[in-house]
Amino acid sequence: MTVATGDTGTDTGTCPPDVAVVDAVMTGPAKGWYALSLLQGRIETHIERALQARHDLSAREYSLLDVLSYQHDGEGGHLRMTQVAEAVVLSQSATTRLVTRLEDRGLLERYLCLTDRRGIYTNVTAAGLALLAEARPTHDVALHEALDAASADPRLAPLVATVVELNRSGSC
Amino acid sequence: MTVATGDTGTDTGTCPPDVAVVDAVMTGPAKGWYALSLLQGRIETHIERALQARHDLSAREYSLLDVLSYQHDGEGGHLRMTQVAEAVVLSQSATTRLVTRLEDRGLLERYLCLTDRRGIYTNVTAAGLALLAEARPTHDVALHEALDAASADPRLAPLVATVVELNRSGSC
DNA sequence: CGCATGTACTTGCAAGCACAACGATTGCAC
DNA sequence: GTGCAATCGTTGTGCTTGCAAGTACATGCG
Repeated sequence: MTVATGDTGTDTGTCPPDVAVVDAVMTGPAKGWYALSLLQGRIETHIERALQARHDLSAREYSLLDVLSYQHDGEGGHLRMTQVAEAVVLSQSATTRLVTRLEDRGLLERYLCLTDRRGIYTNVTAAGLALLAEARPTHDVALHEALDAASADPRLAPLVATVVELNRSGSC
Repeated sequence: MTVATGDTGTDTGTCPPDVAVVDAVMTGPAKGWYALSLLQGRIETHIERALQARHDLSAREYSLLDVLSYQHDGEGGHLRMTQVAEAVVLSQSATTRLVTRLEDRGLLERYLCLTDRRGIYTNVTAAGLALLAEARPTHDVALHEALDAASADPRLAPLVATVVELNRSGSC
C-alpha cells in the first residue's frame, strides 16, 4: 500500500508516513527475533479475531482445546496443569483460570489423579470436541490467510517459508 | 529430560507426566504455527524477566524504545502512533498508554506534526537512549540464551536456525 | 508417628490489553 | 463556505495476565 513513497524529506518536519524507518529497525542485530515476534503477533491477531467473531473463542482457548483434544485421542496420557501451562506458554495462574473458564462453559472437565491427589487432569467434553471441530476450519483458514499475507513482506518471507514447511511435514 | 518414558500405561489412571502427548500436538496440521508460537512465547518470557529484573523495563517497552531509537538515527522520518502500533503489534489504545507510560518516565517526548495536527510523533530523550544502551546487552544476552535453549528442542530447531540466520545477516 | 521440605494448584492483587465510544482535525463535494 | 465522511489519537470499561502469597498433598528424616 503505502510502500516506496521514497524519501519524503530528511528535514525534521516530515509528516507523511515514512515506512523506511520501520525497515531500518530490521537492520539491527535482532533482525530475526524481531521478524519472529512480528509474524507471531500478526498471525495471532488474525486468528484471534476470526475465532472470536465466529465461535466466541479466544486464540488461547482454542489452543488449549486443541492441545487437550490430542491428549484425548491417546486416551492414556493426560497432562497435568503444569504441563498444560508449559504447552500453551502461560503462567500457572493464568492456566488455572483458563481451564476454569472452559470448564464453566462445559467444554472441559477436571478430574483428580488417583495416586497423587495434587495432580489434576482434564478431559475435553463432547461439547468441547464439537466446538473444536466446528472452529478448526475457521482457525486453519485464518492461519493460512495470515501466512499468505505475511509472505508478501520480504522480511517475514523466510520465516513464513519455514513455518509452511513444518506445517506440511506435519500434515502428511 | 523426562523424555522417552515410554508408554506409562494406556489406562485412564496414568499419573506420571506424559510428554508424549505434547509431541502428539506437534503432529497436527498446524505444527509449524504451533512451533512458532511456542518459540516466540518462550523467548519473550525469558527476555521479559531479564529486562524487568535489571532495568525495570517490560519487553514491549524495550521494543518500543528500540524501534523509536532507529527512527531517531534517521533524524528525518518519524513514525505516527498508528505506525508505531503496527510495528510493536499492539492496539492503538495500548500504544497510546505505552507511549504515555514512557513519556511519564521521561524516556520519550511527544510532538505534534505541524502540517497535519492529527498526527503525533515521538522522540526518544537522552535518558531514553541511555537506558536503552544500558539495557541492550541484557536483551541481547537473554535473546541468545533463549535461542540456545530452544535449539535443543528438535521441534523448534529449524525455526531457531532461520532466526539465527536472519540475525546474522542483519548484524553484518 | 510427627515434623520439615518440596511440589501442585489456587486466589488476592495490581497492571496491561482490546474493543467500543468519543473528540479533534482534515479533505472533498456542493 | 457549509456539510459530511474519513482519519488520527485518547479515554471508558471489562477481561486476562503475571507475580506473590496461601492451601492441600506428598516425601524424607528423626
